[in-house]
Amino acid sequence: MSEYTALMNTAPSRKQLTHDRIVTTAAKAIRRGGFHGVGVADIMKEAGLTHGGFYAHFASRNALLTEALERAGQEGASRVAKEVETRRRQGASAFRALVDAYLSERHLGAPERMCAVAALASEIPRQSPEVRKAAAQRVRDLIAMVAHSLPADVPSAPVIACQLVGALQLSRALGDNAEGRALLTTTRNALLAQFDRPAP
Amino acid sequence: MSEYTALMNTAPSRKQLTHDRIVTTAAKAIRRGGFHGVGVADIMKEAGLTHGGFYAHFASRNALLTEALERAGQEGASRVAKEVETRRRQGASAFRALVDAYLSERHLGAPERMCAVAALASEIPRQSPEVRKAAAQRVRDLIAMVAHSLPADVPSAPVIACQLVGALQLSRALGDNAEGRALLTTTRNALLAQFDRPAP
DNA sequence: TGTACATCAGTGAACGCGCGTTCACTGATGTAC
DNA sequence: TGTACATCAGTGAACGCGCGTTCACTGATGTAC
Repeated sequence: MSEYTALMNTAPSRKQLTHDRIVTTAAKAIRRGGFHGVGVADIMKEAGLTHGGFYAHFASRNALLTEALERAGQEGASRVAKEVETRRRQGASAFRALVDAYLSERHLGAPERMCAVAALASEIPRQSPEVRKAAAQRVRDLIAMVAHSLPADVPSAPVIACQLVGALQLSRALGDNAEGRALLTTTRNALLAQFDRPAP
Repeated sequence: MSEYTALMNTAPSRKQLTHDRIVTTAAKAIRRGGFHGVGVADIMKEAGLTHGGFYAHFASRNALLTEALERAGQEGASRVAKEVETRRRQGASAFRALVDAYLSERHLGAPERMCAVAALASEIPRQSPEVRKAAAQRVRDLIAMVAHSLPADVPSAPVIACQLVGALQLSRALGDNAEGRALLTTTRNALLAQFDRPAP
């Protein structure tokens, strides 16, 4: 690290980079396997390390889960935002872009890259207070994102947020098959038919 | 057991009664603690037994989870149906009765007595094929129950079912506190304002 | 510039504990005669 | 009706394994002089 970057605090240390890599790995893993599907040794191995070094980075497994959930929330939100942006550039309304991006078949089959709330919702009440606090913030962020896309004459953002999360979860519960995809499509079309207004 | 009841097959054996008690206990436990929150020894103890006898009743822990989910689904559904019935007798429309019963504060804080789908949704994709199969059936049953309560001019039952499940999950994710209850109330009122029609 | 020392990130063996599963045994209930 | 035996539900100790956590150590990087 050069003297300049050290002074300016711009270059993360080797340890910070490793820490970051562990968190990123865990952020994917919790969305794929749930909070219980994430083991310390697994995560370290997947991050290219041995499990012994874990406690130089985190006070406990729970501390990792908390950081991982925060990261998963940010990462999922920015991924959805990116897909919304693509659809907006193709001329979709803000609302249609959001609904199409969130309730896409891609989202259905790739929980580890998408919305953390949808991937973990029913496990949240059983987590530690720290994790629950981070989760509550992700829920607020999700509602805020929905609010940002709503036309004026559409019901409140919380209602649509519940609709989006519920549709994804029930579809996934049915499975990544014809039946699950049908539910996803049905709910997406119903939402758009009800609330999407052509731009004036 | 008398010869008569034995022939008529009306009285369950002592073993069947015990089996039933274990399943009932587990059906509550999975909704309270999730699939991972349920241990063989815990369940047996809660059912008043020792863990050694477990494998005389079930081939594996997974077999118990499957039976428990089926039971939890039936039990939750009948509990909701009962609360719907109470509200109907007080003059509520079928739709209002369903929404009020499902999105009640009581339901928010008592997952172990209520809808299994809402309590477990995001864990379902990570379970064994047998459990997932049982879960898919519970989702279909939930949608059917909603369909049964819908007035003619309301959007499709799957959409409302997603809404109900999503609202409960996000509320629980926020916590059994003012914020969670506020989300529950908001979504309940929005649904009723949009879709409840006074009886003709 | 080179040498000696200190710091630090990561390694890998070991620990303790919980949990799913097995099994020999017990005490109660049912059956044959 | 009573006795001997068989069946069966449930007991409790033991097992093997995985997982979170600890710790003494190593090899690389940085620092003092």
